[in-house]
Amino acid sequence: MKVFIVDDHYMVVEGIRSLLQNEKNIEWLGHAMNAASCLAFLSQQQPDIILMDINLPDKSGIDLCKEVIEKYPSVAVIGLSTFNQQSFIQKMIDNGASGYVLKNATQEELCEAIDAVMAGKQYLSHAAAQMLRSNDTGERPILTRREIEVLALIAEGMTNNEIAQKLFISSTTVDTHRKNLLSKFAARNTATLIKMAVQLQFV
Amino acid sequence: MKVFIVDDHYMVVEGIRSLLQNEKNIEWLGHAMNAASCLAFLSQQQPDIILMDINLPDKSGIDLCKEVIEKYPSVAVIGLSTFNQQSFIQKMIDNGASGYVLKNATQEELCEAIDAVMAGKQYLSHAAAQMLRSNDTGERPILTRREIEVLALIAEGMTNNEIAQKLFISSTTVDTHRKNLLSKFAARNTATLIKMAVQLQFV
DNA sequence: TTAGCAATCCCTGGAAAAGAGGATATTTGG
DNA sequence: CCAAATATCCTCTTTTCCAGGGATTGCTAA
Repeated sequence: MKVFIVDDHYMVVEGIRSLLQNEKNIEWLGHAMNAASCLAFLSQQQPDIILMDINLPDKSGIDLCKEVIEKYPSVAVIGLSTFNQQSFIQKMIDNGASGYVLKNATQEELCEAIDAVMAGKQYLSHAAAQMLRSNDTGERPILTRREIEVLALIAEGMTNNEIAQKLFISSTTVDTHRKNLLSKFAARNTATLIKMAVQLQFV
Repeated sequence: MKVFIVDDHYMVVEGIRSLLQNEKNIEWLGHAMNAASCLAFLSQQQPDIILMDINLPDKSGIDLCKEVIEKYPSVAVIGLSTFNQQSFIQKMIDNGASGYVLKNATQEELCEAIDAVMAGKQYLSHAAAQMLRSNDTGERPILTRREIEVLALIAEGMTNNEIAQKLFISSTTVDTHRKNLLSKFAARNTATLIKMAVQLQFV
């Protein structure tokens, strides 16, 4: 089985390499530190499995996953991430990933995941699976591009009018985005909105 | 040099072990997955250097760092994290850490950090150092007890009137505290205030 | 002991945001 | 293609916030 990894954290790459190097039936094809070089690699050769971090410098792993699977349907993607944030896991699976492993997985878990995926099954880390079952909180609301933009400017301390000028839209539009943000975050006002946004790393 | 690592991500532990195993003058003492087992280990033997993640399941690495250095002053701590959030880095350094390395550091960087720290110097990852320099206003304003109380309630989304009722003070007093907070944080409005408060871990 | 700060209280007026409606293009996905 | 999502724009009322002031008490550190 040819395995390739996309992660911008050198230590994680080394960690996985070290975990997999003893496995006889696994061939290590190398790694990429970002989405661009991953795609460049894939145009040359295709692994059986890509272990893919969700956070990449140039593109989210969620988007990259989709792109890769569209172009190379024979490649299976296993999502990798530090946190088990339910919305990410769900989006990754929605975009065609065959599995999801948290970075605190053990060697056994990782090998199990690879075996399962190669056998055509779907694999979810124990914690990840639990997350998906308990559809409870911890969810990041799904924001549109514009909303993220507006949110960032609100956090910068700009008023609706200032944001409107900056984005070349009407201040009432900004206000609408603001209301939608409040509603998506279930926040009463700007204070809670920004608190949650920072905590969920939108800002 | 005896090196120990505290990180709940197996892959990171393996990665660092793999990066350091070729270094002749480094003795690998093992690892802990949480703060509790780290402290248990330290009661038995003390490494020269602890590589410590800032996100641990039972306690933040920032707090653990402080505790470890108080109890075992001979031990040097190097902070480890995925993101370069200046507030975390600053807190880690404030709590006595000798260095800070991002998880996308190369083998060279890591060894450089260990060498520097053993030589009694402070080491900051390039990106981390840049963060601290750029954000020279990274200092936490000094708040009074009451201000911290009010700040927390503002972050909860409460209005001046609600806070006044909760704290049994007049709403105009709350407003004064609020104004002092804005001034201490040099924030234009609630949005920036709360953003900074969360980033600087007041909330 | 005196200066400084924390915490409390008070006022006014204007700016901004929240809340509640509704409306219309333009993408985008199935 | 059509429905849904997204982005845009509008009015009106109420509430909250922001920016100026000024003032009293009590504690503490120089």
